[in-house]
Amino acid sequence: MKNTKLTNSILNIVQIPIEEAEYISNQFKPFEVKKGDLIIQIGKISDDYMFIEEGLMRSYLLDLDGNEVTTEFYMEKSFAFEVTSFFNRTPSETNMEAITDCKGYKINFQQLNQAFHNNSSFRELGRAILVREFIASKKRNYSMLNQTAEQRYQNLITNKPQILKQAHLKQIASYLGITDSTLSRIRAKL
Amino acid sequence: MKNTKLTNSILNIVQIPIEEAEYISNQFKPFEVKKGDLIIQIGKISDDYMFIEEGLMRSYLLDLDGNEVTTEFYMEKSFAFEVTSFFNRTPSETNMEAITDCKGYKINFQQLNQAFHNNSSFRELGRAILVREFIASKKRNYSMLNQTAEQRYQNLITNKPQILKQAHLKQIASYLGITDSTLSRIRAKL
DNA sequence: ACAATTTCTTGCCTTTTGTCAAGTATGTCC
DNA sequence: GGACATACTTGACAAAAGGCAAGAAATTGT
Repeated sequence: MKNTKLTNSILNIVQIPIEEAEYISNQFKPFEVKKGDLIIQIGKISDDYMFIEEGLMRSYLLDLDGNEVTTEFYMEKSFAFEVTSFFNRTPSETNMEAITDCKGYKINFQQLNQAFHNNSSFRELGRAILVREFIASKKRNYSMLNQTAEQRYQNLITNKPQILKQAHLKQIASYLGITDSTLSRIRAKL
Repeated sequence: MKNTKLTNSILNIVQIPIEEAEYISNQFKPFEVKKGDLIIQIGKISDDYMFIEEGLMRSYLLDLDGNEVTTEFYMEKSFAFEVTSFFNRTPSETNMEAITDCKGYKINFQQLNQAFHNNSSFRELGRAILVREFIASKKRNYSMLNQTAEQRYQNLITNKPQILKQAHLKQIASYLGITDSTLSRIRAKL
């Protein structure tokens, strides 16, 4: 059987027959990237809707001083795409890079739309993923409003321990909205 | 002609024939709420997908100390819904209240799904709105990471001046992630 | 129009976070 | 293994934001 992990992840998101999930996952094509590869580049239109089977990625942008600011981490067994660029066909405002070697499956915009058109389960999945990512983004907003940097860090290491091992301190610090010095002091305290 | 402002807003979001936009907007039913009304309540499942024709709303949650934290403002001529509760049929984690008297149009979950099923333009609109709100949420995340409270405040008054006139200082401050004292001092400086 | 309530501002002091720089640790390449 | 680069930690000081409380201003109800 092909793309088994993708099929399982799909079945975790929407309640559809196994055959439908297998059909959907077979629309995706395998891909591999190496640690450090830029998968999405600022200024280019991204045409990748990815499922990460193994590995870790992050999105980041550059602030006015040229510092990298991590906007998102993408974990194993999750979907990764630059929503603005992919769905609106506009140049990306962020880079996406592989923090580790990664492999997974992907589909492009034209194929995705075709599949949405032909298959209502696929549409349902597409909406569920959008809703899920949207909710995650809102949760992140709340955490910036009513939690301290230390609480956000503790949540991160509890929920996504892989990040701690594989991402650099500076990448994590900018994701938490603090400097690397401050994060280093938080660590020392714990 | 009915629901004209809604029809125009739809045409601003997706490129579809006018008749399609009119058909869609006629699926919505008018509603009115008074200043201070709670439209969505914590713990209840929300069944409202709203278009605000006139007025201002906000969502807020309560932090561990019982303080209200504004998570979102919903402006005139925009769509308002609690994505988690509405699409996943789970209890809302936030309240939504009318800051001013509001009127607009709304549709419930069952009707929306029926309409999505029957009409591909409606589906396209639904996705475009989700994508748009998701992007807005991500932008808000970035602003918390790479802007100072003062810059965020200046953006807010530039982009959404109505909020300044109609929302309380404390509601705005918690939305910006600062205390009301700090916001008052930022104001004094400008 | 007046009193009562709520909202907003401001001063004083504390806490948190940032900046810069020096030093330590870790990783990489020949 | 040694030299180099990169990543991380830590100290001293500066800047930003918070907590609390008193008073001013605005809003509301009668």
